[in-house]
This record gives sequence, C-alpha cells and structure tokens, in this order.
Amino acid sequence: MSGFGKGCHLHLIDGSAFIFRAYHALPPLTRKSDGLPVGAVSGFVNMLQRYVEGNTGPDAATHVAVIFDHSGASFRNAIYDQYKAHRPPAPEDLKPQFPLTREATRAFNIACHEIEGYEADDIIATLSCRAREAGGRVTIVSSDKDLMQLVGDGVEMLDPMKNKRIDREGVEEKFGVGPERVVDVQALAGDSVDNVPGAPGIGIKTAALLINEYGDLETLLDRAEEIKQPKRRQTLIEFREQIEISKKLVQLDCEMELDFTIEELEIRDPEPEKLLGFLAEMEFRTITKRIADKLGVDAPTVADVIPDGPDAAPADAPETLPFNPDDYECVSDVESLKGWIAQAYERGYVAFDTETTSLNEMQAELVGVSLCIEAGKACYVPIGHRASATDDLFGGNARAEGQLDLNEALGLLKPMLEDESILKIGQNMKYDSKVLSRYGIMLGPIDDTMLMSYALFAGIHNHGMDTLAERYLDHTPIPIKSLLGSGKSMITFDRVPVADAVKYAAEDADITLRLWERFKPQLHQQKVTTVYETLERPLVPVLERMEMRGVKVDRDTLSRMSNAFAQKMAQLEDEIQKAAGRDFNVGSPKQLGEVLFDDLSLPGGKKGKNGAYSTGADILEDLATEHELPRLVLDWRQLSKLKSTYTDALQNHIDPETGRVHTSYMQTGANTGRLSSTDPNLQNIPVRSEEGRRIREAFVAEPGNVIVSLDYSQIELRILAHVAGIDTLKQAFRDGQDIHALTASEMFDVPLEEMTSDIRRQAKAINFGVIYGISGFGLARNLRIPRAEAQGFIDRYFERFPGIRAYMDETVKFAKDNGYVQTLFGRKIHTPEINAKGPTAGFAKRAAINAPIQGTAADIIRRAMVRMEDAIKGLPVKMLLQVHDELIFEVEEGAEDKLIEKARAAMEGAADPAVKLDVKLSVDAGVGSNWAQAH
DNA sequence: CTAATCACG
DNA sequence: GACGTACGTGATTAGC
Repeated sequence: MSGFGKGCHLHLIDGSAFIFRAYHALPPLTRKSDGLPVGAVSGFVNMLQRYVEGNTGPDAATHVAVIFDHSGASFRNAIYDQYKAHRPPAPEDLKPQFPLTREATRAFNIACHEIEGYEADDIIATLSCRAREAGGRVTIVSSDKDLMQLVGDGVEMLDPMKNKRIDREGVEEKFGVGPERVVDVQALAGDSVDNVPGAPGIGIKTAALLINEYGDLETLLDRAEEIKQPKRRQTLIEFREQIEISKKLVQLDCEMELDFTIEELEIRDPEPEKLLGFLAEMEFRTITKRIADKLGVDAPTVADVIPDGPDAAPADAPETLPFNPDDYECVSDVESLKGWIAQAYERGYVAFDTETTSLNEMQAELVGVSLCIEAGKACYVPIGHRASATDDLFGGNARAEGQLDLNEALGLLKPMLEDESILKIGQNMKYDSKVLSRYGIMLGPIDDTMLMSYALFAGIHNHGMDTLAERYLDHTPIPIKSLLGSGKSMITFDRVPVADAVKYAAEDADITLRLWERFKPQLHQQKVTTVYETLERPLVPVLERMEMRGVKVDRDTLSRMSNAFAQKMAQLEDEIQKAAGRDFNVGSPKQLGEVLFDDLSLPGGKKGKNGAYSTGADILEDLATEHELPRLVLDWRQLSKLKSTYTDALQNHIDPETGRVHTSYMQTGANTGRLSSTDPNLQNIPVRSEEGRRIREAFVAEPGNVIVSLDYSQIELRILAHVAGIDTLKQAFRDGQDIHALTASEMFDVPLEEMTSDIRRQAKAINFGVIYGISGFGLARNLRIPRAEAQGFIDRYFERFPGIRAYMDETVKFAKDNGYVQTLFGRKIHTPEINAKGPTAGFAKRAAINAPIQGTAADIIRRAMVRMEDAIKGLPVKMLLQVHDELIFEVEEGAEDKLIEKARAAMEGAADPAVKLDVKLSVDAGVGSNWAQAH
C-alpha cells in the first residue's frame, strides 16, 4: 500500500508524555551491569508493547508515529519568555534515558520524530490536519488536554491510561465548549503547569460560560464593556494583551513544515532481532522473554549481547563488505544531491565528513563533503576544488568543472545537517562542526566514532581513523599523503583532482559509518554508554564554543618580553662562553655535556644507550655548587624556553581576524579523561616562576571586561580521601585545614602550631607522590634526600594512613583481574601492560593507581563544563579556557561576583547527583584585568 | 623523525 | 637480587 487517504488510520503517540509518566510511575531502576538508569525506558517499552498488542480491531492503525518534544526552547518562548518557565529541569537520571526511548521506538520499527523549535503537540497538530484533509482517520494517543483542540472530523484522542476514547462530546464535557473553541477557553483560563498566564481569576468554567455567550474570544474581548459582572469586565479589559498572548501560546501550529511525509509512517512489523537485541541490551529480562514468546522466537540472553572483553566480536557483527573505491559516487548535480539527502532522511542517520584547505578550523575553507548511508554506499560532493594543482598563469586558480555551487550545495545540505531527527555520524566532529559554523550551519545532533572509541578503548590504542579502520575493519585507508604529498611541495585539498578526492573522501565517510555500526552496540556491552552520553558527547559543543571564542592576547606585551629575553640571553651567552673557555651552542645538550664533563671534568657521567651526557635541570642544579657555568646555563635555558615557546610562538597564534588566540582541545588526548590543548597549548602557560608568570599578563580581557579564574582546591587529594576512605583526611577537608601541614603533623608528630615550612614541603611532596603511585626512588629524587630516608617516609605514611595502601593494592588487583581501572563516573582506563614483567610493570602499576584519581577529577570538571553554560545563562560571560582543574572566564565588569557565585556552585556541585562525595569540593576564585592577576 | 628538555596540572 | 622508577600532557630544538 502506498499513499494516505480514505480508509487509512493514523495513530500519533505523544512520546514525551509516555516518558514522564513512565519515569514517575516506576522506581528508579538501573541496569544491573553498569548502573545506567533505565526505569523510564522500561516503562516506556512496556507502554509501547501494550499499545502494539492492543492495535487490532476496527480502530487499528495503518500508520503510526511516536512524536517527541524537542529539547530546548520552542517558538513559544519567543512569544512569551516565561512559557513553561516554572518547569523544573529534567531529573539527572532521566536525561540519559531520552535518547534511549528514541532507540526503543526505532527498535519497535515505529517511526519517531521531533523537530527543533516546536513541541510534540505542534507536530501532532500538523499531522492531524493533513491526515484529515486526506480523508483519513486520526487517533492521538495522549491525555494532554492541550491536544483536545484537534478533535473532530475523524480526529479522536485516546487516553492510554484509562483506555478511553475522547471525541467531540468528550471535549465538550471537559471544556464546556467544542474543540474549535478550546483554545479560547484555555487562553482565558490559563495553565499554571505550562505557565500560561490567562486572565487572573477566570477558570475553565467561567471561560466556557463567557465563550458560549459571546461566540468566540475575539468577540468577547471586543465587547468586554458589555459584561455585567464588574470584576470580570475589568479583568478582561485590563488583561486583554495577556489573554491574547495566552491564546498564541495554547494555539497549536497546524501548518508546520515537516521533514517527513505521512506516507512514511506506514505501519511496519517489528524485526525480532533488532527489537530483542535492544531489549536484551537494556537487560530487561522479563519483557525480552515475553516479547520473544509473542514473536515466536527464542529470547536472547544478556550474555548473548554482552561478550567478555572489548575485543570480543559483537553478537551481530556486520559481515565484512569489501571497500570498493569505484563504487563511490561523485555528486555534481542538484537532483543527485537531493537523492542522497532523501536517503539520509529515510534512515534517520548519515555518516558525514568535510574536506577543507587547512587543519586550522578558524581558517579552513570548505572544499567538499562526503556522505555515507550504509556500508559501501557513499558519495562525495565537491564544492570548492580548483582547476589545477598549482596557481599558474593560465587560470589554475579557477574553479574545477563539474561542481555544485557552494551556496547551492550548502543550502540543500543545511536543513538536513541541522535537523534534530537526523543523526550525523562523524570522526572528530568538533572539527567539521567548527568549519560548518563559519558557513552558518549549526551541525547537530552528532555521534562521534572517535569519542566512542575513547570511551571504549582508552589505554589500548589511539583513536585516529587510520588506527580504528585497521583494527576494526581490517582496512588501510588511502593515505592523505598520497593526495597532498608532504613537506614543502604539499598542496591543499582544493587542488586535489576531483576524481581522486571522491575515492579518498567518500571512503572516510564509509569507514566512519562502519565504525559506528560496530561501536554503537559496544557502548552498552562495555557499560560506557553513560560515559559517552554524559562526559563525551555533550562536551563537543562546549569545547567548540570555547575554541571559537578564543582568548585575547596582547601582542605588544609579548613582543616587549621577547626583546627583553633576547637581550638577557645574549648577555648570558657571553658569560657562558667565558666560563666555558670556548664558543659552543648553549642550546645543544650534546655540546654542553662535552663542555661540562670533558672540558671542565665536572662530576657526573654518561647516561642512556646513546652514550650522551645527561644535562637535565636536576643535574645542572646539583652541579651549580661546583661551578658557575651550570647556573648560567639554567638561567639561559629558562629564558630560551620562555621566549621560543611562549613570547615568540604565541604571537604567531594570534588570529588576524579576531585578534585572539584559539587553542584546540583534544578530547581523546589523555587516557585518563583529561583534555589536552594544542596549537597552541594553553594548558602549560608558565606560572611557577616569577619571570614566567608574567607571560600571563598578556592574556587580557576586552575593555570593560575582566578575567575570572576558578580552580578546584586540592581536588585530587580530596578524591583520594574519598575513594580510599581516609577519615582523618576527610575530616581535615571538612574543617578546611591545611592538608599538607596536617599530613606533616601526622607523620612527623609535630603539632600544627610548630610546623615549619620545610617539614610541610616534604609532606606536600609525599602527598603528591601518593597520587602518582609513590616509590622510594622517586620521592628521594624529588626531595633530594637519600633513598632509605625517603622509603622511611613512605613506610611511615602508610603506617599512619593504612587505607591508602589498601586502596592502592585493591586498584592494582582490579587492574590485573580486569585489564582496566575505573573512575567514580564509570570511565574505563585500560591497563594492557599491568601484567607485564620487568620495569614496565612498575610503570603500569603507578599509572593504574593514578588513573582513577586523575580521571575522576577530569570527569568532575567535564561535568561542570557541560552544565556551565546553563548555570551562567543570562550573564555577560564567556567561558574561555580549561586547565585541568581551572576554568577561565571573560566577564563584563560588574558581573564578576554573580559569575563567581553561579560558576562556583556549578563546579562544587559537579559530582552530584551521580556520585555522592564524602568530601566537599572547594573552588577558589580570582579576578583581574589579565590572567596573571586573576590566578 | 627521535630524543632531550622543560612548561603546566 | 637487580631491574630503574614518580602520574598525565605538548612545543621546541638539535642532530641524526
């Protein structure tokens, strides 16, 4: 059957209502294997199943869809900003369940739709009107009274709870007027739940009375003077505008533009494998069994879908389809592009990739995009290729033939790329998203295979496309070098011949889609869905905005410093040459070693396999007592570092367009969950030395703004106190004590009031050492004390805090047993070398001890960042930078106190409600016109 | 392209 | 008993 018309019956299910009802009706169930909250999903599935079972007889549907509210504001908020303003935000344990309910709907093979800027009710209204015009019947499965305005002429409602059909009479019973006047009554009566104001003092009863008397709302308002009751008359006149706004709020939009047709909603039988696979993954044993019985197949057990290790093949491993670059299509006309976009709509998802002229997203120009619908079925859309490999005198800079116009292609792609119901799948989507945003396209929603790999395999391998393709698809992608070359003669992608670009670019999208198919089910199987959904995916847009904002860096300040450093260095170089007795390159460790140990024969030997002398800072520091030269070299090196890495290099990173420095955060750079920062690295701007710290003076606020820095105080030690359960430490943090002094006092039996800075310094080193997986050797070197003495400190520390040793032993044992360790939020860090022999074992052990602590801290600040934009909404603030335990903001002068209050609350409460810490988190704040002052 | 060095949390 | 050791990053430079 195709088409929709007479004899057809469309059922529209209010999905969001289902979710909330399920959530509130059921206890907070969690998935047994990983604690993912699934209560609402389970209730939702039950309701869907009951619906499907009941869908027989004369009222059975021929077409069906589940409609969801889209997250975020609707067009009604533009009309009235207080609309639904009193609604509390969705509970934390419900949020991760929203996407799962969409998945559940698809698992039932039922269409599901939502559209940004609209509420489910509007979509339902539009569909109802269209179905009615086509001569079909409609049943709206919902008990929401707002939908009653749609009833009549073949449209009915079905209250799923009471299993009661509501027709025209039902509506009159409820509102006292017919469906066509329901909005008028609602406009007058208002709605406290949705915060629709209405007319004060008028309820449904009075409203219906008035409407029935005057016919409709407009007439009533026009003739309000005639109303006999003085109070009512005055209210209607006084609140006329508010009533009219209310009507706009309750009036559903019947003429929305939809990105799908009614025909597409035709009912389909569930595919048992898909449905049961989903249910088993959710670990709904009873429902799985019941539905399997109904479908007449064997129920898969949880074990079927959850294999043992990350490398175990998924139960439904896609057959390996070979990669054939000749199958990829080059899209060069509008019809063809429309065809691919239509296919994306049909699927609900599409793998997507962009090709550009630069790795710098702030400057990259779009050259083409590729799409992949299913494994092996991909295309490339060239839009910015040039005619020749070089810019010659014969028009080589001209556009290549056979390409769509950039604006035309983007115009066609934009609605799909921004459509909330179409999932865009990519590898490192932050890059593509940033590039597209400069073309006015706000990409979303997205899935990212790189982030999935990170959630699944951190510690096992890196997460680049080449690694993933080779490891999971047994395929080596076309190297980009083969197209662009390397070194000096490297070309940009716009100069790659289109035919070559098609093979390369479409393959990337193809690989991405295949990786996604493989990784998506594994997230559940490996119990990292929550990590991916709460710590990875939502961070992408946050980082994207921080990167695009950049931070203002004052070139003159840096330039002046560079000059000063250069002068001082030249001076030092002279002194160094004099002290050495000959000319040599101070920057060469090799030459320096020869001068120190051969020419001057200072003590200190060769090291390493290459036979070179070691001339690290610690060695020079020791040598400084013997000779003046090492000290001079140390000073020179400090200046050299500051100049080359900071005052010089940073200037080159100032974007000519924005005058700001735009770093790039890598979400998958550090195994522990930390971010890393590149191009430039803004997470290692000097602070420890006085000279270095002055570089931060160049990081400034715009005129009328200030820089605010908020940093977690001792977050890793607090986490250690929590995970190891050390009461003394917990108490000390509760009392706001100096934690290093307390450690010193405990260890060396020195009362706090007699504490010396030296004893405290040693204790501080021990505290840090503990976090790093302390060893006698390491502590000895750090404190420059004999190894035996350092070992004595450590022994004493463990004696005093036995819980810490127990925690360390348990962590190492867990790693040995499982091959990974975990943060408090469920992030897994794999430790493949933990069972190695030899020195490697020591490394792996210490890394395993450190990872849960460092990783939990990283998770906490990630949570804070994800929530931050909401927490500081309405304030004239920009979040600019993250430095592991610190967030940097630029804020309009005067708003800094409010910002500190809001941001601090978000940071200190970032672990809630997922994890209840025994130790409270504490955040220090600083304000200034530059970063040096704010820190 | 790698090792050494040093900047940060 | 000896291994040789603090945890996690990125940028720059020298020198093959």
